[in-house]
Amino acid sequence: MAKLDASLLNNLAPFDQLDARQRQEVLDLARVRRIPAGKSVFEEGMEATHFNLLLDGHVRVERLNPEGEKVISLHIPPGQLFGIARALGRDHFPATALAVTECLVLVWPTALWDTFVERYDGFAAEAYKVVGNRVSEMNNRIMELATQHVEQRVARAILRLMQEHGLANDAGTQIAFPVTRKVISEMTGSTLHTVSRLLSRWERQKIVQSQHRRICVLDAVRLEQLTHSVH
Amino acid sequence: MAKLDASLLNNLAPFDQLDARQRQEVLDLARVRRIPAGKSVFEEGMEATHFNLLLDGHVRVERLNPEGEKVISLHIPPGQLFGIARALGRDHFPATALAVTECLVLVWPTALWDTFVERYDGFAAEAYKVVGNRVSEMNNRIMELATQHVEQRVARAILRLMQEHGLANDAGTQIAFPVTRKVISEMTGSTLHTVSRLLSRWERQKIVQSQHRRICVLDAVRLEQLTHSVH
DNA sequence: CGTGCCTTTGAGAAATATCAAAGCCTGTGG
DNA sequence: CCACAGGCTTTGATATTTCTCAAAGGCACG
Repeated sequence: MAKLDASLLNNLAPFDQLDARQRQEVLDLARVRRIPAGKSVFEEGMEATHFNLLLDGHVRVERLNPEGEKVISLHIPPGQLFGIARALGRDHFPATALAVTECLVLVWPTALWDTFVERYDGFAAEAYKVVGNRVSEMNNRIMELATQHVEQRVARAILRLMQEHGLANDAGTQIAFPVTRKVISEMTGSTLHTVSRLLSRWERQKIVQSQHRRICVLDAVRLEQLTHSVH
Repeated sequence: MAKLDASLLNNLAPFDQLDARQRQEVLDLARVRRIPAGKSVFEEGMEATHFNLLLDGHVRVERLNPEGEKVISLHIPPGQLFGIARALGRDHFPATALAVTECLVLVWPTALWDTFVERYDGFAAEAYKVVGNRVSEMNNRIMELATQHVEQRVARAILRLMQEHGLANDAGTQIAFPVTRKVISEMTGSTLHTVSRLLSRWERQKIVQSQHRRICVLDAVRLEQLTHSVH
């Protein structure tokens, strides 16, 4: 395998405070994996032998309930650490990570976690910030599921995808990877039929535009308004 | 204030691996707070100037959504660390902690967090285990809210209260603090009316017994069955 | 011993799922 | 280059769950 170039780690928060030598060190300890779209990076229940950083692509984190229904926890944008079970004192992955587009992932053995925390300034802080953010997102998710209607949850889910994974174009902001009605229903605890009806309505109202797995938000302000309940 | 006795820390996971001298050290740095039932230990949004350990009593963690609806995140049993925003790189509390019975709480300034992590073996591991467990519970919560019906969620909520806060008696297992229909509805994203109807039915079926804020589980096995969807 | 929660229950409304069916893209293999 | 299979989407009709509204009775604490 060709030696990786330290510039790969530029602008990545966990290694922000490292100098070039340290970055090379970190990279020399890493392995790069290319994951084709649709394949998993790791699966729920697997032993967490490695931790990961997403260099490129988009990863979907999902779990199955005992009845086999899928629930999508979150989507990870490029540049983030993920599968860091170790930061939570876990030795098995609590969820499955799926490459939703082709992905490039840096991978280190979990055994190096403590070394990284100790040796590299800012690494631990960034890792716990990621955990903190995820916890906070989960909390919000719980609040939404507990108190809001499907329409509001779907609007919020699409807004989040837009904010985290959006590509601005002339007409609006397009979500960077294919998203089906089914996926949105699994993100919101709903059904693909209800999501389809909502999107059809919003399309008529020129709030979003979508064709075959591509969703583009035309009017984020109105979508944001839809996330608030009217009562 | 009288000097605290080091035996207070016996059998508390975060300080399990400490010797008597270290325990005294830890206690000398602590303050004890007594919180009357119904008062808050800290409030959502407050700066996290301290972290806490619940010596005695039961704490309810809750948030308000923008519409002012309450959502109960979890209940904390005696012996656990809580309000450890620092472990997640947060400097403000993400939720309110309410004493649901009279509570005794050990309190340390957040500034000591790093010292504890560094100096006391097992403290960091225990702290991150607590975080890991909470994250895992939150994940389960999300799955339930997304895929299960109210009946199943309520059954699960009561089972959890029983497991974490139950006092076995001759007839069954009683939840150690008062719980109203409203509280259960706020734990499950439901309404007090629906919860009342469910509990009435279960009372007729001899699965639970309840009178005025006291709930006692008579048949945990049947309650467990109710958490599974029938399809 | 009354006032303020707490609980129960009914009736009707609303949100959302389920069932059903048809049409539509798109990538693939011949 | 075309046709087709398989997944994706739409929409209607109906069923179900759960909430909302309403009212009355009960318990406990001050």
